[in-house]
Amino acid sequence: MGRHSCCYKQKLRKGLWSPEEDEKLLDHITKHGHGCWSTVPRLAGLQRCGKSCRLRWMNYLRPDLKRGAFAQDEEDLIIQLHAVLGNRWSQIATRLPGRTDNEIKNLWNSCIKKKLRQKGLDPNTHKPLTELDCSKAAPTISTERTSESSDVDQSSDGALGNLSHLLSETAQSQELLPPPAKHRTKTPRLAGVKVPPKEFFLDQLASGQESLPRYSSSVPVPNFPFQQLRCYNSEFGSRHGGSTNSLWFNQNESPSTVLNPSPENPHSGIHSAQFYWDAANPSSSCSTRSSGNNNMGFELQSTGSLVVDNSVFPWTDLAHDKDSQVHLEEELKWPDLLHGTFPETLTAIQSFSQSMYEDVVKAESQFNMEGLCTAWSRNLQPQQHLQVITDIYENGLQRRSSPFENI
DNA sequence: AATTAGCGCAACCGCTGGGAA
DNA sequence: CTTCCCAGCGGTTGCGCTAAT
Repeated sequence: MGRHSCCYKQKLRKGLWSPEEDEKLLDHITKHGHGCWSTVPRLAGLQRCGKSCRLRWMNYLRPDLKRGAFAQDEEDLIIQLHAVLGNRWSQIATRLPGRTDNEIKNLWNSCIKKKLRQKGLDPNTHKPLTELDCSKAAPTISTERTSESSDVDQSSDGALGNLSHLLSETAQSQELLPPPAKHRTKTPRLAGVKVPPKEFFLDQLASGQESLPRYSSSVPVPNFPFQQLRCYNSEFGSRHGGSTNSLWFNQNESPSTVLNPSPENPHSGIHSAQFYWDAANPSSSCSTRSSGNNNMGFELQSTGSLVVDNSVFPWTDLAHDKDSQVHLEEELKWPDLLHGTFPETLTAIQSFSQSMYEDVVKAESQFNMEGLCTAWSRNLQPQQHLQVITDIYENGLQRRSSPFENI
């Protein structure tokens, strides 16, 4: 593992790329595509390793890159995404079309960090620096932090690191979650908090949420899985408006299955919400389309969070946390959710959530999201954040319990 | 004018996870 | 199951420019 073998080869150029090298690489990829990167330098006539070629292409030569300075709203978005995703630059970059992870990372380290500090915010936790100091001195919530959940690790998971940890304990106290992994060899990501179960999604759809602020991308976004996620709350009222909010998991498919949202909530106020999923690919993700002044009030993020009711509900990294995985006899997929083939136990719910999560991640490349916004982290203090998340989760549990009462 | 410090950016390095053999 | 190859990610380094001294 580790360093690619080609990097050991001699006579490979390093350092800045010359215009001639750029031209060769651009010409080759334009004509033939990159294919296997390790073969690119040879085929393109470059004395570089494939890794270097890939990096040059991804960060500089790609035609869909947006050059130039970052706009203020881009910076705002980066800050808010960082609060949720932490230092996952590549994931942040997928929400900023035309920007590379490297570019965003550099901007963060060179500029945004400084600005946040000037505003009295800790760039790692997004908390006020003074509050951070106070909380370290006298934490108001008792947490049993494991040795690996250091401040550094928490901060690298963004502001939600602490909250997800706390919520994890809350959920575990309700015996809804498996115990934490005894040993974690990896740097923990958004650990502990489980994906809300299917009813949560259905209820959100059916609950007739008022219009949340939305962002409409005015530019085409090539190869962008999540079309322009924006996180604005009411204080960005100018970005409100628009009447069509939609979730597209597979924008290329015509609706193959239409289901009524949440029979438990016929009064939902949703006028024409529809779920779509690819019947030809039963394990594919669900697609959702809603129209009118409603939206589901949640958004799915590949490995980040679920935004619910103006707050962020962190996904756990279930797929990577093998110690906490719950095995289920049969794999549950979106069709199970949509056809009401519900699991029989809460344990099954967890597994369902896991498979749903995995499906969603797999379908990310087909995911086109528009009109779902968050109001995270602008108005609430950390304690309030925790309360919101806890309330959401508890409400979700209460609501979702009803379909299982008859089991 | 020369030197130094600070900054932004491009590229490199080390590592991980997935998939194929 | 193990090994190897590969793509991709995030942290770090180093270069070049500019402003300050």
